[in-house]
Amino acid sequence: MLYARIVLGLAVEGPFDYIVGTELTNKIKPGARAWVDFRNKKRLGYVAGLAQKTNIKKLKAISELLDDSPVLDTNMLLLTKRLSEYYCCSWGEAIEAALPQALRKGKKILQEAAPFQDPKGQAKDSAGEVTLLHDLDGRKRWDSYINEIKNVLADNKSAIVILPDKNSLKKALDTISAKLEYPVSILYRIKQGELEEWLKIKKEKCSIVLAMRSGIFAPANNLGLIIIDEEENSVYKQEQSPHYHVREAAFMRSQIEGSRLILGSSSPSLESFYLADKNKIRYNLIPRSTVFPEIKIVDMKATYTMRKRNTIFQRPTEDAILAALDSKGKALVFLNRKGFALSSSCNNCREPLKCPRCNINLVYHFHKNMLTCHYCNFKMELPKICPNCNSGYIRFSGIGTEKVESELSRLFPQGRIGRDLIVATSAVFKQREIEFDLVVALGIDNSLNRVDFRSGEKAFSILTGLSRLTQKKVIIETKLPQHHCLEALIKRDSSIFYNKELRQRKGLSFPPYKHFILLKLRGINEENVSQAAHILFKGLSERNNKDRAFKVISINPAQPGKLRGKFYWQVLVSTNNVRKASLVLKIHLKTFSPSGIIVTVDVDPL
DNA sequence: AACTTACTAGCA
DNA sequence: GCTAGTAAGTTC
Repeated sequence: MLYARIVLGLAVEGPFDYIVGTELTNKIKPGARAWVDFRNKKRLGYVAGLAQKTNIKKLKAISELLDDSPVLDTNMLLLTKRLSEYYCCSWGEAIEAALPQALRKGKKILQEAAPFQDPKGQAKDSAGEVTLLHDLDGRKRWDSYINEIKNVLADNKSAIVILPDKNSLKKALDTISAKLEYPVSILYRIKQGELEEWLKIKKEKCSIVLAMRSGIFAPANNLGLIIIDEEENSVYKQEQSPHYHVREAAFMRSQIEGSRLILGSSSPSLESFYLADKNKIRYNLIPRSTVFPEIKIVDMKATYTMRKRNTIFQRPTEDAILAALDSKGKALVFLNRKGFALSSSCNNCREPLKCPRCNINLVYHFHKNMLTCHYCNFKMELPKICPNCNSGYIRFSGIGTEKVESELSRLFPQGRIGRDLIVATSAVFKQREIEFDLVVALGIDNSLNRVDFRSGEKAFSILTGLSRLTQKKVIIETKLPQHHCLEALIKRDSSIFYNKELRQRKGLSFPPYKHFILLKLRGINEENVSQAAHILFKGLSERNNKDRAFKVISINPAQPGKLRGKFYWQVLVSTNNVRKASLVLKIHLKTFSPSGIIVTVDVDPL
């Protein structure tokens, strides 16, 4: 008698054993889909394995086998299993994250041609090798990508190239089609779950797949290469469960398939830089080929008193814009999006108020008149005078974005705004062919002072991006001129930033030195959610004394605390063994199910 | 997750 | 003794 071990796309572990009817015994294979009766409901299951024995007494038979040829090969089954262990979800949930929507809904595949059968490919020396390609030039990495793809095609192997958004996808398609004379079909998926494309990829012996996040699961055969472009981009983290990061999934897949992995970026994540620094992955630096602009810091601490309180531009900035326009040049005024939380800093010494434990800016809560740390829940009353210099009082900052344009048209009424004088947010990095004579960075302190430990990383990424838009001059207005972001920029050495940032992270036991896992609780009743979070916090702390799988860091109302009628609380833990921590959390959460409360687990939250 | 069963509070 | 509402347990 043959039994199929079936997993389901539900938050239940499984697998569940089903009888394989005699008519199916020769057809059924691991990785195939099947309709099963589960709890008297018809559900789509995935064959995780087959067995001759079972310990289960009351068994049901498989209702219908959907695939003669499995939708998931052995490698994909292994990948989804590992993902479920890392990201604390069921195997079935991980499988559903990896399949196109049509297949998850039970759509049958019409068998046209015989599916491609895996030959035994010989492993290369570079198999499984991971490289961080740090592209200071900003566009040179594409030459390298093309070369790597050519090499892989010469070996009759496939490549997957992951891009962050539709625009980069289209651009990449143009670049690759123009440079590759190989008669190879370039396949890409713009819409997630395009079954046609998916089937085409699965049938080809070798293909180039251009895709967004979910494309990391593309059924490419003989996978020789994975490229993740803009690897630091936060869109690579899935917002819904399972909260996987494409970089992590790519690490797993390249290891399983023995393919090369290239992480390309002009401002790499601290996570990747750390791995390169530790020699865990290779590091390739592409130097800048264009002239590095002059970086001018306008220290608002020094010049502040010279201008009126609400002036947007400092005198030197205004002069520089005027000079650029006078010489028929183009200027860009950059202003990153307004911060969500108000940052507070001293009127005299300009020092922002920070959490003594987390080195993160404190957020001011109006109704309680308290300053709170978003990470450790540290609280303090708003001090009357600044604790740093003991003389100034604390004021809140937040520059009105809409004011900038009106201020510019007041200062420069020659009607050149939108033509020679452009105001932009970080969207400007998408049209990088623009060359400016002057780039002005306003409100970079907002980025620097964001209420999250990655604020420096994001600010540095913005600043290096801006420095690439001109070969002449960048002006940065700041109250924090000695920040390592700016030091690295002035000295034209990004390693200064990375090394100092890493040292800070190490001191605080933050990522990449530790992994964070965020447990989010939500429910209708505020009191119940808060209470449940506290019970979870206590339970995990006690468990932590026993298995030492993780360290319970904090319990906080989430940001925002209320969303679409539901209240949110969160418990943060840290670990250096995610798989172990996830396993312990899975076990703990089974015994923790207060009614009306939904708990979600986010491993490596952003 | 979705559903069944066990148990408890509230009521006549 | 009954039912509504919720907590606990199970799914193959």
